Amino acid sequence: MRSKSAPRRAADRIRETAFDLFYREGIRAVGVEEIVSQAGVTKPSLYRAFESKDELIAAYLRDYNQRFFQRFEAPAADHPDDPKAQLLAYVDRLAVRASRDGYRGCGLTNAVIEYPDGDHPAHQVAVESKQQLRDRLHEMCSSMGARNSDELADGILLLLEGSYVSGQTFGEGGPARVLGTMVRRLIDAST
Amino acid sequence: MRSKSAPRRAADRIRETAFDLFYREGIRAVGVEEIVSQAGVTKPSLYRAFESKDELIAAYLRDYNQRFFQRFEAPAADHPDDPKAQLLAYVDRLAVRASRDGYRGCGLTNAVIEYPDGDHPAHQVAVESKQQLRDRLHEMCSSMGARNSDELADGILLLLEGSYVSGQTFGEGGPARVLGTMVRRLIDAST
DNA sequence: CAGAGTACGTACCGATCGGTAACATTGTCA
DNA sequence: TGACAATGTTACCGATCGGTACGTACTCTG
Repeated sequence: MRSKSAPRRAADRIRETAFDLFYREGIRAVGVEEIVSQAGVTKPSLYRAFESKDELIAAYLRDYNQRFFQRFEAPAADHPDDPKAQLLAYVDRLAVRASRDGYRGCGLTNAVIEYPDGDHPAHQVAVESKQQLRDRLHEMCSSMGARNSDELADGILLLLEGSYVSGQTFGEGGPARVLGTMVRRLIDAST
Repeated sequence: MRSKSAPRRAADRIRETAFDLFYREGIRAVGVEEIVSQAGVTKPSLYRAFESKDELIAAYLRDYNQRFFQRFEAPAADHPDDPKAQLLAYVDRLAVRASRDGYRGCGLTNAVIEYPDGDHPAHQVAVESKQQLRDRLHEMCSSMGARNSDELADGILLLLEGSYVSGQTFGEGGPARVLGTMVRRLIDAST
C-alpha cells in the first residue's frame, strides 16, 4: 500500500486529475490528452480503466455526487435531531464559499448545462443526483414541521442553485452572500 | 429590402441560426460547420461577417441580452408605476416557462458556466448582462419601498437564477413552479 | 452593355479531437 | 527465478475543429 498523497495506480491518478480539470475548466473544454499529461500517465492507461471519455465523465460526476452529499450532511453531526440547524449549517458555509472569487459552482449543475441532451450519461448522472437533493430537502423540511414542505423545499432548492451559478457570475460580494438570510425567511414563513 | 421572414443576407441567417443552435445545444457543442450548413451558407460567409467563432459567440450573447431585457421589461407596460406588479408579471411568466419540458434556461447563465475563464469574451458579455440585471432588480426593489433593497434584490436574483438552471434539470413540475410564491414571500418580508 | 464592386461558393489548410494497435518495461509475489 | 499483471512507449487512425486562399456569380452604375 502506497501513501495516499501520491497514488500509484494510474486509474486513480486519472480519476483525480479529471476531477480537478473537469470541475475547474469545464468538461467539454478538457481533452483526454490534457488529462493524461497532467496526471503523468498515458492515453492507453486511461482507456484501460475507462471505456470512453463519456464513461470517465460519468465517473467524475459520481465522485462529485458522493463528495457533495458528504459536505451536505457533514454539519448534521453537530446538530442531532435539529433538521433546521443542520440545513442552515450547510447553507451558511455555502454562502461564504459562493461569495468568494474563483468559485466554480456545483459540478453537477454545470454538467446539466454542458450536456442538455437527456440521453447523455453526464446529464443522467447529474439529474439523478439533483433529484436526490430535492428529496432530501423535502425530507428535512418535513421533519422541521413546515406547513407545505414540498413548496418550502423547492424554494430552498432554487436559492441553492441560484447561489451555485451566481457565485460564478459575480465573484466576491455576489448575491450568494444573502443566501442564509433568505433561507431563514422562507423557513420562518412556512413554520 | 427583402422580407423579414426569409432573410437574404448570409450574415443574418448565420446570426439567427447560431442563436438557435448555441442556445439549444450549448456553445461548445456547436461547430461552425454545423452553423453554416444549417443556415444554408458557407464558412467564408461566416468569417467575412465575424472575425472568429468567439466574436460570433459574443454577438449571440449580445443578441440574447437584448431579447432578455425586452422580455423582462415588456410586462411593465401593463403596470405603470407599480414596480412590484411589473416584477411579478415577469416572474409568473418565467415560472411557467421554466417548469415545462425542454426548457433550456438563460443563455447568459449557461455561457458563464461554459466559459469560466473571465478573459473570454463570452464570459465578459454574459457577466456584464447579469450585472445590469442585478442593478435593475435593485432599482425595482428600491422603488417598491423595500427596507433593504440590496438584500431583497439579491434574494430575488438567486431565485431567478435558480429557476433558470433548475428548469433544465427537472423538467415538467420542477421547483421553478414555486418561484412566484417565493418571490412574493421575500417581498412581503421586506416591505 | 461594360466594368466595378460586392457577395458568395469550392476546396483546402494545419491542429486537435477521441480512440487504438503492438510491443517494451516494470514491480510483485510465488 | 519465473510468471503475471499493470503501466509505459510509440506510432498511428479517421473525424472534426476553427480558419483561409482563391475563383465565381451577381447587381448596380455609367
